[in-house]
Amino acid sequence: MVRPPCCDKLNLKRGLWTEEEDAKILAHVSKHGTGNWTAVPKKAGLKRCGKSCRLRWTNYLRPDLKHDSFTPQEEEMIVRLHSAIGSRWSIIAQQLPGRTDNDVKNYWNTKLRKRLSEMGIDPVTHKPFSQILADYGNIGGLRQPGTRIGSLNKDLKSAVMFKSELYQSPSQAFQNINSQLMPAIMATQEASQDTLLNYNHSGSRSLDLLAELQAIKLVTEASYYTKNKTIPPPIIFVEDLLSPPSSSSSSSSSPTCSSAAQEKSPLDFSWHDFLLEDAFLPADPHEQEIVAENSSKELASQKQNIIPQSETNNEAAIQECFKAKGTSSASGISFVEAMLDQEPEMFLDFPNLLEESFYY
DNA sequence: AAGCTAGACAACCGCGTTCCG
DNA sequence: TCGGAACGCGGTTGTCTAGCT
Repeated sequence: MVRPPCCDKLNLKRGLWTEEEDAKILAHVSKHGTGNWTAVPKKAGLKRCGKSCRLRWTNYLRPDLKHDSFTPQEEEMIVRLHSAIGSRWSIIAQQLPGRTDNDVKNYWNTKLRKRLSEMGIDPVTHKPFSQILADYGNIGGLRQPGTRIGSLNKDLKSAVMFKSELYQSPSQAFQNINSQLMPAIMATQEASQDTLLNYNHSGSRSLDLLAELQAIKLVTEASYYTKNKTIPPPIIFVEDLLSPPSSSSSSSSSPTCSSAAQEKSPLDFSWHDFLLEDAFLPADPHEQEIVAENSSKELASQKQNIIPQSETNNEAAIQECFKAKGTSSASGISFVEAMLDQEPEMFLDFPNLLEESFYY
């Protein structure tokens, strides 16, 4: 393995930085700005490689960085984004002002991942462990016929509206990002995960992958705007090729919530609101068989974009739950802790799965 | 008080991508 | 167009510290 030239040089200091070294970096950056990091050590009088200097600046010395602990809102955002796009730490960090990708990554690895595991939720898939084991048992069989395509279209519509709004009023568009973009990302993540097991449904599979790419593009655009305060270069959307969004679409882009979700009080959320839809598979194997037998009929329903009310409520409930986080944080309870409080309910909801699956 | 352990976080490493001559 | 340098990212390792025995 060829190491970077800077690392081959002898007499380069490694390890923790001293206050004196920090001062040299700060003095250099204040005078010359950032950029050309390979020249920084020589100009600043440091025996470090440029890469190390850049890391020290971006992860610690930058004046816009926060050094206090993560807020519940930030926890929520990390969990949501990780659920949607995985370990894309730089993208996640760009949604959290004052946080670096290293901060987010460390916080995830040391706290959030562990807490989710303690809740019985797989931090990788964001599904309950019991459900994952149950899914393994169901591989080869038909799963609950997805109603996600219709849901996906609905959420993608929100995402497209966001995009249309972006080019007309960027500030307003990004103010609405939480309420519009995130549900779309979560829906696409659901779809992409579903794709793994619904591989034979080739038609929906291609749509799922496109949808996921669209979501990632939107996140990237959001990151670009946050960083540069300008509209990113145009991105060609699939929807552009099919039917360009009309100017009137932006006026109807306000988030919509079902009445069921709106009826919830801010703290009245359930731990399973944060699970992916598969958690609502019938626990009874016999019921699953019935569901499988009806799959072809329901697949036909998907083409007509018929969205069951239960799912609509679920999506709205998830949005509402995330809004509720602000209230829970005001009381000093992190949302993870709040969900931990509901652990008994979780065990009550999945008694069979929890008891049986872990004996495999 | 000394040793051990786990948690937190800073820093490094390797690799892919982008930039530039 | 190509190749090397620079940059950025995600995974991993190292170091410090607090708590426990």
